[in-house]
Amino acid sequence: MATSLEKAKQNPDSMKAKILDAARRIFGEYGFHGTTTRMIAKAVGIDISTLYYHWGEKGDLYEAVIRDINDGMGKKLEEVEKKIKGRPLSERLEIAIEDMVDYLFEHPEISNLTLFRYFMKTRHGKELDVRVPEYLSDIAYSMGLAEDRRNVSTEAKMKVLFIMNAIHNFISGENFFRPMMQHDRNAYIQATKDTLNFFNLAAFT
Amino acid sequence: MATSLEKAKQNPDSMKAKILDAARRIFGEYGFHGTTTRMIAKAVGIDISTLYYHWGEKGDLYEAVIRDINDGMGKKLEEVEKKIKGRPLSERLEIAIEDMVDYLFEHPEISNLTLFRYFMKTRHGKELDVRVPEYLSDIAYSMGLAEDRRNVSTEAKMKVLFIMNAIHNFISGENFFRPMMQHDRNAYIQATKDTLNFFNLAAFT
DNA sequence: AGTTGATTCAATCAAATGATGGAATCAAAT
DNA sequence: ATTTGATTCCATCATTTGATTGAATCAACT
Repeated sequence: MATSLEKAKQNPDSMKAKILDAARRIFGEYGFHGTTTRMIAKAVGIDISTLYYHWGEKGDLYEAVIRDINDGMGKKLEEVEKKIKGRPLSERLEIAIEDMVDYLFEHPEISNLTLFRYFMKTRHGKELDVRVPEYLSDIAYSMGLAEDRRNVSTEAKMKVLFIMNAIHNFISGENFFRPMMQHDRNAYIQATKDTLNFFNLAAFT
Repeated sequence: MATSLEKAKQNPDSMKAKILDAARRIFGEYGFHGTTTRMIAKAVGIDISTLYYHWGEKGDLYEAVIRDINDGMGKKLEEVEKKIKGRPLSERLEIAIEDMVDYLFEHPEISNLTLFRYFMKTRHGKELDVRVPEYLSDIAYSMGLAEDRRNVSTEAKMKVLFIMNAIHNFISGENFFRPMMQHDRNAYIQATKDTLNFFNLAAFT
């Protein structure tokens, strides 16, 4: 059974997919309450009623966006996990950082919305369970912090959270932090990787 | 010359101060656009017109809140810096984490609003310059990452940002992360300190 | 008690916002 | 060409939200 979201992703040129893309970007920039349906519709170049026709109420569209970025993260993590399998730890860490940081800098709304959801209450709060705990355990296992995927210690989970959030921070905070560092975009991305590697290598090897 | 904010803080029982306190808490929970002036007024138990009488428009109140939490952080950082002066590095780090984490868990709206400002655009965006760069340099110096307060390398600033944001992450994300860890509040706070110490000690000593 | 200035609230506005109904348009199938 | 179903837009609602006005209340001082 194809969900509404899956159907939209099948054809990226479909109106439904275009709206979802704009919604990702704008919800990512302004958050749930900072975004109006009119802002999204205007970005796509359509009337708001068209938006409502395809996605229903604002909360449902937001929910679809969250699911979408979660799916994307899940796939990316799987991909990275396959790529680093079997290599020595320090190499695994460095490659994982390289790939994840690049991916997230290309899709900053992922970091924005992820952090936004961690930190902020929303007034008409739907809960919308996500798979964070599973991801955490998978990553912990992949980093050699646990013998068993299904039995990861709290310490290990905290360490993974620490690293994952640190990555998101640098991506989401780019507009704020980069001017402070007087870096151009590429230098800032490199500095992000360097900093992450510095802490990671010191802590885990 | 006493600013409007300073005047409010002089008497914590004043209406102006009570409004500011509620505004801190609620802006911290829901963000700028997620908060309505009515929510704040209701929390204080007053009419919105009274709120407007004391603080003017919503954006001005928000600005006062930001200044307030910044002042608080500045004072706390100074206090911690004095306390750790002269001690060996590993001790300095551990004490600083202990004190800052406790302080921020007592005032979670600081972490919430700090991260919110880093990561989110606001529609009617006033910029409102804050002293982040100065704080960064001071902390870097205090952590032994720079010889000179006024000449701190980009690498050092990135490392400090990394740590500071990591602290904020655990405080702001408590409601999200703590259930995943199945910790009570105190255990979660301790786990936060342990995790921070783990990375800090590995990286800097 | 009366005057004065500061504070508070009820009532109200205008604009923004989420949402919908129905007419118009488009595209594919017949 | 007509029919049919899907899509899009215009016009419009009802509510929420930021903000103000003016009358009432309070407190301090004479």
